[in-house]
Amino acid sequence: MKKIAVGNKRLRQKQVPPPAASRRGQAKPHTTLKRIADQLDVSMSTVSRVLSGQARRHRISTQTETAVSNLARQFNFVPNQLARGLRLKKTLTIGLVIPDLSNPFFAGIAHQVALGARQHDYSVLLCDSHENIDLEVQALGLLRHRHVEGLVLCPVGTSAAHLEDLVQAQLPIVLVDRYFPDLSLPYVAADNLTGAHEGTELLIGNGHRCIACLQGVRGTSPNEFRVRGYQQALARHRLPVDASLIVGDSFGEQSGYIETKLLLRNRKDVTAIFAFSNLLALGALRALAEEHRRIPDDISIIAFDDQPYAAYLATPMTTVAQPFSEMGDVAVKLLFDQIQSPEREPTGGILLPTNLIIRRSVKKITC
Amino acid sequence: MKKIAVGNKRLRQKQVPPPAASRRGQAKPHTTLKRIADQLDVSMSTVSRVLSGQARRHRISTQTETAVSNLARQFNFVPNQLARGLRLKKTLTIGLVIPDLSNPFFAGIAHQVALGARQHDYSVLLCDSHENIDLEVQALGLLRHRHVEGLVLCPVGTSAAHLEDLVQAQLPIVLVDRYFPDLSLPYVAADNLTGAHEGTELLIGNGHRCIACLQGVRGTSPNEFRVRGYQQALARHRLPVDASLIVGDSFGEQSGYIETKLLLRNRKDVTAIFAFSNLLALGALRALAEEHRRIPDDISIIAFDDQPYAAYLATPMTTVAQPFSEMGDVAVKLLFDQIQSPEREPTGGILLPTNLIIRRSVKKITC
DNA sequence: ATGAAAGCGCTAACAA
DNA sequence: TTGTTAGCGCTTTCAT
Repeated sequence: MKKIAVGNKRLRQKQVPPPAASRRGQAKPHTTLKRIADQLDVSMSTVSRVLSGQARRHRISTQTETAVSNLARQFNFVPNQLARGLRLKKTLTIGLVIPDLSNPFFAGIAHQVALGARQHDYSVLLCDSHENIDLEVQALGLLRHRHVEGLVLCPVGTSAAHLEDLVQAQLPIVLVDRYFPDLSLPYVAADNLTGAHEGTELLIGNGHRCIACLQGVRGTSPNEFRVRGYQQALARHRLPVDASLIVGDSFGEQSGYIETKLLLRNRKDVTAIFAFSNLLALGALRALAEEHRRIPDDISIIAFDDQPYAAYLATPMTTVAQPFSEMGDVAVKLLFDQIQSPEREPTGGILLPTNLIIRRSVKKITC
Repeated sequence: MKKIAVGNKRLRQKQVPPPAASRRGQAKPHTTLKRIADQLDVSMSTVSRVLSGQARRHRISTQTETAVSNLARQFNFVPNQLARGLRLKKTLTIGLVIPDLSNPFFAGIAHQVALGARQHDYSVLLCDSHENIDLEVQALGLLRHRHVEGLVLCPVGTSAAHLEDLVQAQLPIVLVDRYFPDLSLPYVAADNLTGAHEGTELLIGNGHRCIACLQGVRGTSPNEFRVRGYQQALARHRLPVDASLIVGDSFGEQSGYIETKLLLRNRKDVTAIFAFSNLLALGALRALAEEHRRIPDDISIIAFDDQPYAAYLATPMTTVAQPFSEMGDVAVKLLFDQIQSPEREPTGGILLPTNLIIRRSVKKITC
């Protein structure tokens, strides 16, 4: 086959002393462009060009090219993304801020976002705000420092004041699950209004007239829309809306437990409970079990968030499923739309339909 | 109060033209050290020193100091961590590689790692390997490029070959859940051997003699130790070990479903099932429901991983709980031990005890 | 008490 | 076909 001149002096490797600091305990320094360049006696530009696939465009000789890429492989060379990012002003990184990764709903979203980002060759900086606004603010600052190119955020607060800066800086943002209806920030969320409406109607259709709500964090958009959907359904059927039937202020299990206990004691007329999260439902289950109430004979229950176990509970639970995977997917899409065409006005917001899954936790009763 | 001379010419702000590129659609460029320095007519060094809290040490005048920090605040200055990282060779970032964030067990670990890292003022680069070795390898490469200072990893493969490079490069690593017993890589995992042993003994103590195992991915350490624990318990009671009773090759729900279906058809003598993950158990539940087998009357079941819902299942499930929060905590600790004192030999590995939670899915039978 | 300058590793004009 | 150079934003000697 074609023989390649090998005697070329310029490509014979020079003896370059290895970097000194290789004593025990010292981290081995990364190979750099320069080291490769020196060893091969070519310029850094050449190496850079070859290694970033621009050999063709710059008509670099095959000889040089192979020599460079061989040595790079041999050295196990990895370009320093910090230097690269600094120079190019691109970090290929997005930030993901989640209130509680141990909540399967958010974990599902995070899972999808991580996968999507990867497909765009982006990395994900993860921050768990622990449902705490201060930690969220801190996380946002941190992500700015690190020059993320975009942000997927499930905000914990009821105000968007702390997002001002980021918007001003024109950082692409997508809100997930929770959003601010009066702001023009792009978001993706479940259609909580309709979901809650349908759930409530199911209850009403089964003869329930006195329905309690285990609500989540007040002021957050999912909660407010769910409350509204519930109220609208009642109103539509000319049923009275009793504000004292809407209880709680957290999406957590504890809240579900306590509020249910209280309800059981104070409102003997309640025939059904609508739990606004899977954790809330679990808490209700605990309280119900303690008080020896059977589902659905003594009391009916329906919950937001479908989870794999819902079908196998003592009483398979009727749920309003949220498409969390799709929410993650859409979030990624909306974000990269912005990143890739910053000049275009970002989409307003997207609402995904919920899905009412009927199981056996709702009983038909006669008024 | 104390009046501060304000007429000092040097600190009167100069009129510096704002950076040009502020047209619509252009990302506003970040404020830099230099901009602040120019405006105040001081040197970058001074600004740098003030902003990194070294004003005292360099005896910078209070006047300059306040002027600088005021302007910095006013400009909403954030130091560029890329530049900083490049200069200091510190990224303050760790990598987290998880096989499947939508699995609550891993999500719990991730949650804890994120929190722990934050406490050390480190950020977390998240990669979801999707239980896929190629994606894991890719993730590892990516994290190296980005110069993470450490790695928390739940490896998906059965070999550690792809970790060689990282170890060689002296990158601090901690393995979680899955590890390689014959390698000296630090790890934290549940004591799967004992956990499985105890679970099996419970079954045996209740008179079960023909116990099937729904196992996870073969070759992974959790699975192998669980199998071994199961076998040891049988042996200890002089019960025969029937290899055909150990079925499956994935920790997922599907596998639990299919293998249980098969078991039900082919091994009528099975009186108990030991599921090696919560997902596997869910799959088994589905199969059992389809085949109209009641738990524990027709068949007993016990599962690895305790989850909040376990107590509220149709039959509250007896489980071997893994301390996933602690696993995350310990992982963080082991990692930062290494990061902070690279010269010290890293700890070998840490096994955390499991916890047998007895509910009602195991029935006492008479042999 | 403050500044000048070098340099971290990389890329991209501009030269040749 | 390849090299020279400037510079991304920051920190840190070494001067003064």
